[in-house]
Amino acid sequence: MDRTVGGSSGTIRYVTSDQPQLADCRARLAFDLLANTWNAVLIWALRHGPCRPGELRGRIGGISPKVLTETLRRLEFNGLVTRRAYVESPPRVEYELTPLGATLLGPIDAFGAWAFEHGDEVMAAQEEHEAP
Amino acid sequence: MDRTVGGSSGTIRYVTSDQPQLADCRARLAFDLLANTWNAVLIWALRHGPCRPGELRGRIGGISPKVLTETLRRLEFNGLVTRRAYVESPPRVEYELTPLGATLLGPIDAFGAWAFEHGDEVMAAQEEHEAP
DNA sequence: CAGAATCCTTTACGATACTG
DNA sequence: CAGTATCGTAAAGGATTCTG
Repeated sequence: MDRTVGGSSGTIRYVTSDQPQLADCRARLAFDLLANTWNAVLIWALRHGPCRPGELRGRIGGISPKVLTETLRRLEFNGLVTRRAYVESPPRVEYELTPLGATLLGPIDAFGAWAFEHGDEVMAAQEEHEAP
Repeated sequence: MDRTVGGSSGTIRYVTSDQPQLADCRARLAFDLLANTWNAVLIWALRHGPCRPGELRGRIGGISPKVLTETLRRLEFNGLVTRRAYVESPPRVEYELTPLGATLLGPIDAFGAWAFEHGDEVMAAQEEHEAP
């Protein structure tokens, strides 16, 4: 197997243009971390402490086992999550936010709060553009 | 043309599972808005006021004209940005954050600040996992 | 200059089945 | 139960060219 870990919010690729601007700015790093469907959702789902994959799937809903593993591996790769495997049968695994990962909860919460406050407006705008 | 506006952070699709959890939670709406490479970057790039596409491309760097247009259209569709076209030659167009879009600047700033503070740690983790 | 039209490559994500 | 292996689809994003 190839174990590709690049791509979506795996390795951050800085676009190297001639002029130094937002492209290679630090902010891009954070944006790239969220630039996929599940990264933020999983961090959010782990906010209360260690959690097993099955439990995560139950909490989140709509994520396939494959994508769940991929995403958790990405987060681990970026130092946001740790994986702990207990040698038992049936197997037991727990994922947990690292201290670094936990620091992301603040900004993520900000978005949660934003959605709670402004979600209606976004949906209204969408419907407006669908039925003009 | 088909003018597809669904997909990445266009229309928010709520995963309808049996149990109501994070999947159909409001937070997903905000996460989906950021779940692509350029949405957040563009909002960020528009934070100081109206801006023309060419200027945006210059500020951001590494975005193709096609993707720039697509992304701005998505933001417009979601009510976060307005497009104003002046009837002139050569053509002039300006994009501007809506009041709603501007409310996203707070959360986005939070991520910018986070990146400024913790970006090194992420990059360190990445390198560590690349060269063990 | 804005942006539409094409073409192309990558990959994210899903469904499913299988292994230890 | 955790995770991998496959297969398949959709779409994101890039490069390029063309037009008003």
